[in-house]
Amino acid sequence: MLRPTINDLADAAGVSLATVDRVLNSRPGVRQVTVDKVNHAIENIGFVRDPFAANLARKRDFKVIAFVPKGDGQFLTEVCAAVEKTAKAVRADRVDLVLQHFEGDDPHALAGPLDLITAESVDGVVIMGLETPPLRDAVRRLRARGVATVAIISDLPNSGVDYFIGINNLAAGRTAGALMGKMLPARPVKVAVMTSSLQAWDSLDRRLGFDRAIAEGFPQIEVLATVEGHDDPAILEAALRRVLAAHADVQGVYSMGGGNRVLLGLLAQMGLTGKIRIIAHELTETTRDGLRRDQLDAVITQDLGHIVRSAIRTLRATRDQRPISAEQERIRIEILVKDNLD
Amino acid sequence: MLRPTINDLADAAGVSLATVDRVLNSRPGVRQVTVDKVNHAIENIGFVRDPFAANLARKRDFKVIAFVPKGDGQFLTEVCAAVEKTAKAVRADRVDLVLQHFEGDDPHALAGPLDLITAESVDGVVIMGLETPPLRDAVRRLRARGVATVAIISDLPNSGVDYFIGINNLAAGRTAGALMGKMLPARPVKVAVMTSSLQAWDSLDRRLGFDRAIAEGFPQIEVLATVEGHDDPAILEAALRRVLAAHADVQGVYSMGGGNRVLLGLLAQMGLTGKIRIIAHELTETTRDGLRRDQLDAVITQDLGHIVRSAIRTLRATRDQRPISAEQERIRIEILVKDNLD
DNA sequence: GATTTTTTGAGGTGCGCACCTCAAAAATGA
DNA sequence: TCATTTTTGAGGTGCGCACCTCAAAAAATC
Repeated sequence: MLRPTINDLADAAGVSLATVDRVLNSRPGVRQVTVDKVNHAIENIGFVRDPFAANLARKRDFKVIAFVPKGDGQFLTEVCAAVEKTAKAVRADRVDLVLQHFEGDDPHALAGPLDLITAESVDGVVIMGLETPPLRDAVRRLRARGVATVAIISDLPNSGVDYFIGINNLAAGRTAGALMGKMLPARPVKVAVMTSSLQAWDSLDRRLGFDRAIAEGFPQIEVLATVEGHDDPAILEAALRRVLAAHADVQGVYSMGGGNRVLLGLLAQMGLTGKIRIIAHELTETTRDGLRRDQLDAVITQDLGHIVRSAIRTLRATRDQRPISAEQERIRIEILVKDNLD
Repeated sequence: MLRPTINDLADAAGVSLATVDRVLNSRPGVRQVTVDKVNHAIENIGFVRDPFAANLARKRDFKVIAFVPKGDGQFLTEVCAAVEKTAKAVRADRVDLVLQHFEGDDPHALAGPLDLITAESVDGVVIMGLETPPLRDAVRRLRARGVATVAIISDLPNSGVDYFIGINNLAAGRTAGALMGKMLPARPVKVAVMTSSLQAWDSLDRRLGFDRAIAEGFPQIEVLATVEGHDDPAILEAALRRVLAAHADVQGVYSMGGGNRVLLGLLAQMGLTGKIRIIAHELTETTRDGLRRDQLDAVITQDLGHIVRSAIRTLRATRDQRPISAEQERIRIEILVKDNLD
């Protein structure tokens, strides 16, 4: 018997096929004793249900909604592209993945759509969002209704999501710090740190990790206060100019969030390209170009395609009550330089 | 009609179900005109066959044999572990993956087993091996018999394998070179390069890429001749000692192949740990420990689990005549430092 | 013990497809 | 033209499972 079927399971458990079905699909009206009998038999004969056949018989596509905030940042664009690309690819696997936008600034904007989702119409939800009390409560209600939910990119730790798929941003910051330290000369120099907004996408964690790595491994380096752009290129540029003017020996810049176009433009304008070590986050058009043109030393990134695929696999495994291959679903903190770009 | 089935396809093409089946599974006895009719209908209604249902109906597991050379190197051990781990994981997906060893030194050792493989018994073959004329011919015969074949880790460019799954070692060498250059001070220093054997696993490509990156970006760095260990720890250690003694200003070591344990041991013994930048290849017990203990600055590696899974997906897609998602199957050149290790 | 309620069994259908058989139709050759 | 070969159609079965119905058995209640 190469692979036991539900028939073998019924025999082994000494019950009928109907009862096996009731237990496997947690339908009501089965005594606990019988449930246990079946579960023991599952262990004994090593039964694993064939998810292919199960989904075929269910004759229902696996429906997933991915919520991504609106916005014109390059990173968000990349995320949407990854979702849409994945949506096409997984259609053949009976997965119906749809992308839905929401107003990222409004803490309530996501709660509304989430409350409309029922377990009957949707199998799983993917959320990229920052945790706010309204969102947290909406996610809790969603999960209470039996809809599997995963957070991507940024965790929603108090919302009770089933899983978080993304990188540890503290470790990402540490990684950037370690790289920066190794690339700078072994004498007292300064490093500037910038982001489009400190609230954005775990810049705080990244900063913390960066500082720790520098403090532990490269105490001679002084890390300056974070320059914030508040999503305004002009403000960011002015602030950067101020910092560079105030500190003559800035030898490195750590860009934790957006604003890379502004940064690279400014440095080029000041004739500093190639003279200052730059580490940025996320692979976008700008950072990719920056690496290619040697304007950027390294980019810390995460594989968005992998994240979306992983989210879907995880949701599916959750619904089918199957184990998750932690190995495969681990999102790596990738370091990109010019030469391992593609 | 959410998802056209073969019935819809038969209607659309104006042929019977049996004919659709003949075309889809490329059975003989169908006129070209009819084949075209069906193919056009496939385009028109956007038919995609359900691989789940197909495999269910075939009621045959997808059988794959992975050939990995014998040897006690840590890297080979990691490869085998990845294969075996994946084998367990994909069993639920009706994939029967078996690992088979062969004598890596004997160019004929792999040809024999390969010649025994028929398309009836095996769906796909994964080969990790160095191309030799006997192997090349055996792979060609294998493919002529209709068995899908992919090379992993190291390409078999003249063997006509369906795909190569692994990294570009020239680019990997370049990556190491760029990193090394960025980490070394901007003054004339020397870098030693070592490997267990230059024939092994594309050390030549790595060396070439490393040299180019250094020459292009860091001309002040002198890269010394490759130290070869010939798979003998004693020889390697002696050679390393000689190089370090002959050149006082060696500030970096690039380890392209095995022998990392010897290297790290020697440097520790000479009190050089932390004073010399070290870049090694492949994540093994030794390199992982080396990173953790700050004995190693960076490790260039490839995700072996991803490679094996990718190989299986690729073989499957080949057999089912489905397109391959280049994005997902691309193996990245990963840069690991202490902080993005796990 | 009789009645109600809960639990279990037997059986069937269909998901989308592969694979098989046999007969009918069409194309080909003489 | 007829015989032969090639091509096509009609129909069935089963893969492993979900889901449904109805009746029978067992347990719980009175």
